[in-house]
Amino acid sequence: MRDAPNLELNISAKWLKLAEARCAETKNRLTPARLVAYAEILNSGGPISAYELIARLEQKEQRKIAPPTVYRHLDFLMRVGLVHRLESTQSFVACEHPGHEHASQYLLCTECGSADELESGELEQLLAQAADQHGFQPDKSVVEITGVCGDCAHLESH
Amino acid sequence: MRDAPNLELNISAKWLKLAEARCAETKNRLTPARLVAYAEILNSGGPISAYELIARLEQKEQRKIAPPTVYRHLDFLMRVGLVHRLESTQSFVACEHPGHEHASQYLLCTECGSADELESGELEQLLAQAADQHGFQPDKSVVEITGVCGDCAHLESH
DNA sequence: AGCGGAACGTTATAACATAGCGCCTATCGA
DNA sequence: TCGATAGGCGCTATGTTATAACGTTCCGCT
Repeated sequence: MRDAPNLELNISAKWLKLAEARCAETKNRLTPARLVAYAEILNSGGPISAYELIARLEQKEQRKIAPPTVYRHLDFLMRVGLVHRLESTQSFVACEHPGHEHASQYLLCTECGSADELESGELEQLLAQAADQHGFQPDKSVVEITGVCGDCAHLESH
Repeated sequence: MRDAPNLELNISAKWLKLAEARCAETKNRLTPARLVAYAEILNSGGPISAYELIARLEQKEQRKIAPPTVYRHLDFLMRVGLVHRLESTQSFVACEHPGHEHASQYLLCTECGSADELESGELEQLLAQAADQHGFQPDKSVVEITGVCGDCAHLESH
């Protein structure tokens, strides 16, 4: 990876430091390709499908990128907790609250496609409790509420 | 649909009556094809992928069935509340508690593939509340906890 | 320098899902 | 009873999402 063009790596210091911290914590290498993928997800400004991400990266880097490459980067970013997968829409979104493990909790608007991340400890606790009551050992929890966000509801009613 | 072979329609009276009731309530027609699909999902004994379902139906009816046909049946069964889609695993499962609208809440075991449906009003309420606090109008909620079920955890520890 | 494991690239293919069209049939009002 | 019509169904084709499998390169370590 003897590339020059980190020139255009458009990522704020805040997220960059967070990414570095998460990778250090989890003993994972933050390679240029992984960082570029993460930056692109951040810059997409919302959920993005794997193939959209491929298209953007190809555009940016002016070369072909095969699906497995990007899926590996996505798997990595999810592993270290920088990205969540939205199961309801088969898409990926940058975690807004990295730095600690937590269930994925989202409000997904069907109108504008926005994904608002919740951070309810109460909800998380209730999930853990429910699992425990059934003798279930939870690994990963997903909460996705699909509907219409406040902004869109407002627009619709003129 | 001038078919004879309802002969082998393997569905218990309980579920059949439920299906009829749900369709009547929602003014939808419970056609033979839809009922056969529902029966097959019930008989599969757990979550089943759309293409597995196609294979089973083809086997059963000894004819080709194209994906759109089965997806339409699945959409119908979800619409009337007899089947849920498991987003985390892209599969479909018969609802264990039909008869009333409710969020889809599941414990998904990665070992045995079982899908245990929860029925927590508390959880449902918390979801509604969270949405409301954000001015969000929920349409459909999904809760999926992935992990290892009690039985499998037991087996693993000998 | 040489080893071993992680990361990466590539080809091919699997798995999941829908668009769009035409036909058939149950249902309902005239 | 007849005709209109809307829903259900089958089919072809294609779009979308994801992974298998293999070889090469990079990097840290001894």
